[in-house]
Amino acid sequence: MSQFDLSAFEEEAHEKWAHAFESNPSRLEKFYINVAFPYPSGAMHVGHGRTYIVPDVVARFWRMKGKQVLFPMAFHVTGAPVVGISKRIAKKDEKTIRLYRDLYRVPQNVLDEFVDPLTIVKHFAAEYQRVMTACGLSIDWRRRFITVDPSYSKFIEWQWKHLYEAGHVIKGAHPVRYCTVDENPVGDHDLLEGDKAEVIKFTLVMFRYGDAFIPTATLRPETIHGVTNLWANPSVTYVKAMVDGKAWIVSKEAAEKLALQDHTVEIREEIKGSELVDKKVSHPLCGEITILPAEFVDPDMATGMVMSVPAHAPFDYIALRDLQQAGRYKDIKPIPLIRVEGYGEVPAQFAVEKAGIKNQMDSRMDALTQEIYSAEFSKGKLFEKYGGKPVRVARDDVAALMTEKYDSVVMYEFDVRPVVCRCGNRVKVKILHDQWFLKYSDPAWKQEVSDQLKDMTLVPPEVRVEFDRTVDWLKDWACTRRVGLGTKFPWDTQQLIEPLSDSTVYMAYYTIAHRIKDLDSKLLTPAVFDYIFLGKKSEDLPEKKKLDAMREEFLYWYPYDFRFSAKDLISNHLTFQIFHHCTVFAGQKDKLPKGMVVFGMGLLNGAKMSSSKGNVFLLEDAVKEFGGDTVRMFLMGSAEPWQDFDWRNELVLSTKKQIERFHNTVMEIKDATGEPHDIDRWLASRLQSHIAKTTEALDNFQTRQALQEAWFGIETDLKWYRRRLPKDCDGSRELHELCSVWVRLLAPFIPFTGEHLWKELAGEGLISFAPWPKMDAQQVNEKAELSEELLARTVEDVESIKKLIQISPKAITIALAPEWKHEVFRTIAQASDKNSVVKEIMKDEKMRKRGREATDAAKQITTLIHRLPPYVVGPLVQDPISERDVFESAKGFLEQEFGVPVHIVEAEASGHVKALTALPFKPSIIIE
RNA sequence: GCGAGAAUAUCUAAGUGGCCAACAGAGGCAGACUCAAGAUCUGUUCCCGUAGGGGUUCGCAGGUUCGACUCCUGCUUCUCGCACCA
Repeated sequence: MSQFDLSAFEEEAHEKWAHAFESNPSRLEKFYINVAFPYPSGAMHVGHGRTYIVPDVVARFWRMKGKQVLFPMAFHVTGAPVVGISKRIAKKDEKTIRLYRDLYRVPQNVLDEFVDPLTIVKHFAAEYQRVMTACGLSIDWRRRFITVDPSYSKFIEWQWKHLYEAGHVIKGAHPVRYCTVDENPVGDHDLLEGDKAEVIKFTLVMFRYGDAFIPTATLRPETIHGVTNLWANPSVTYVKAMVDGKAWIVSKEAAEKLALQDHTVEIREEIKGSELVDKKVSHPLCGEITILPAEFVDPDMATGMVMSVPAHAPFDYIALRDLQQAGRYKDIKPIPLIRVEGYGEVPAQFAVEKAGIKNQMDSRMDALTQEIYSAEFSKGKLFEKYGGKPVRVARDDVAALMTEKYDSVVMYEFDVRPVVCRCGNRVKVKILHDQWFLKYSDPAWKQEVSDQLKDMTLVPPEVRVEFDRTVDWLKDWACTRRVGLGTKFPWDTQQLIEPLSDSTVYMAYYTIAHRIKDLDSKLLTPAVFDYIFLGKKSEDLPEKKKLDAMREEFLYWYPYDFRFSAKDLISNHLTFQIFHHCTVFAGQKDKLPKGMVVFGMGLLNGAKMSSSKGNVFLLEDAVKEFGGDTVRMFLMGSAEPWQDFDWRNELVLSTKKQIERFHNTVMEIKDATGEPHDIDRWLASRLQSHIAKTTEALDNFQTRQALQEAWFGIETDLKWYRRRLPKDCDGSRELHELCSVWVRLLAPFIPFTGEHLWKELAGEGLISFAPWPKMDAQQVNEKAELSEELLARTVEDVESIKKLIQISPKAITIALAPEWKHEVFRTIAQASDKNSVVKEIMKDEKMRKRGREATDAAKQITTLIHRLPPYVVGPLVQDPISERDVFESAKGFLEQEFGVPVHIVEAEASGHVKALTALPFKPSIIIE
């Protein structure tokens, strides 16, 4: 007999599967699924495992259902992160080296080569493929590619040609977070600090100071009329610099920033902050004012000079108050210019006093500033003499006016500081030129995408709102980069196509990926792809035969049926790909994506998995330690795909025991030779419902639900079945068929064990391609199920009574309800109004004669009907079973169970008081 | 802050108006088998109960209803996304 040895099963299966899942167009109906391909910059952990195992289970399911399934895989290697990694490794960065050497266990000689970024991705791509195979993924590896393959680049160029011609690729300028040391834009993941910081657009209000300007940054240009003074920090070093040919006075830091934002900056001299104090400046809209000293002014915030509006800005109000309390600048009065209900004459003063704030250092100052800012913006109105407009209108008007007439310019700055790059340098805002964008803001393009989304199947359905919102909110996307790996941007070969933008229609490329390897990439002109994917004929196409084969393959597979991905890609990749499909396959509705399945995230021992924090469990280790099937079953069974799941080693271990139990059970019962009993009909009937429910669950991608049915559902039934068998019998020969069905239902989840057991069962070919079990309505036996239900409930009741009374019984009597109670049962069950039905019943002469007994019974039966599930009540009314037959035929079983003689009597004939409580489907039980 | 989702017994988790003291699994406890361990099987796992019953529960506070884990309102807590990047 076969011993349970997962690693032996795995070895067996891998041999058989070597090329089994290479899938070509055939006469069968196709089913094409794909997953967001991985960026292999590190080892796979168990969280990745689920991402690829879910689609594999789905692929295996549909394959058994008789579809021609395509499940390809490739590797996304374009982008900047590995470049950073290789630089850090070259610099011998301890943290990075520890991660790669200790956690990912990269051998030293390989690690040495990681100074070349491509080596990193190639190394891990190979590892991914190895681990994916170890997990039993049924991937067609012939179609594997990486996104820097020359042929793929040609494909991307073709794709972009279409985007460009459709007018979706535009050129512009763009403020980005920028590191002056790395000379690169900085993404969230490259930040040590300030990852929440947003770039905000300030208006610089230009105050005249002698022959120079002092620019102050404000978000509230409309308050210019209320400016009473400027603030300068006496201990800060300012500079006089020629900015675009004019003299400006700003902080040293600001000068550096302005240079990054489209200004020519030449520093002429340094000026101490203290020298500026008490000097006069002027602005046409507020006249001449004085520069006052203030320590709160941050030289790293915008220009390092601040305009003061004490009537509307709490900070300004308090700073001024403090100076005045020290006896200085007594003649300056706040100038209110905005009326906002509930904040008195001078809002800043009102709010500060109401909050009881004593000085500038109070921690509530930021919140208070925000409060006034919002209140005035949403409800405030300028005084009549300043135009009387609502703040939200006036703000833009004044800003425009100042830009036009009074030399105001825009300056970008972060709302939260500091923002620090991983290299340790302060990040600044830089305006990038020659920056290209994908115009996702285009309403017409958005419309196409929304229309397509309406026709797509989204799993789970709740994610639809998120997609809709994303389409709505998407702005132009900067789609070119200066560093990283990738395809050159065709209209500016100094730049690369940004990595999210080069992975949006590659699902189409999979259909031809294995064939295109036969062609020299030099031949791959746009015309070639136009022919393969769009059917556009043109002169002089090379290798026509090969192209025709590719065209045919594309037509067979496309569009894809489902794309799988984790939910964090909704707001970018998953939505982008629809945009791109809509353009590349414009006018070809039948080539647009059909559905998406979105996953939840993975936890490890209750905490988020994170490579950088070391909170990961490598998938390869998991497979080695527990076996591929165990890992698969655990990941599929612990939660539905879209829910978050938690990996815990101790739970995984018990999963392995379950698989072993399953294997052993099948081996034990598969060759049973006994004659079939009544109970076999029950088992067969139950099996049909498990088949139906498992199939339905998998149709809906509910892996957990499917496992519950196919696994525990059948196991529980089998336990009852074996309990019900006569002592000398260990099962009928029909169990062989049950095993065959059972193993096939579980094969998508535990294919290694499945393949092995299939062989043991003498199944034909590979189980991976065996027919999925079909429900056989002929075998559904409602009566048998009902009888067993009655029996099981009665046994349960007997057990619970036995436990309560704690005597050792000498005999058990089961008293069956009389026929008239069955009649009452049927009447009540069918009545629409359960309240008045009792009266109806009592109209009957026979019933009335029974008097109180009948009304009591009617009440009890009403309660009973409420408590019984509909699948019992329904059949009981339509086609009642004979309770006597059920118990008589199970008498042997009952006596065996209870170990005492069992008597079956009619309640009214027994004469026992307790017997009178007998109800339909709930006989009285008398224990003596 | 904005947007989306979630909160059920020791844990995972099913449950969209009466089938609910609440599926299933894991874990715990007890028993059987065994020299023992493991595996397996049986029972038990909110509280009370010597006849199948009763009581109190499904984040918190209210509400709708004959009836709510399920619907509504408010609150609290958690997770995810908020972009120039995989």
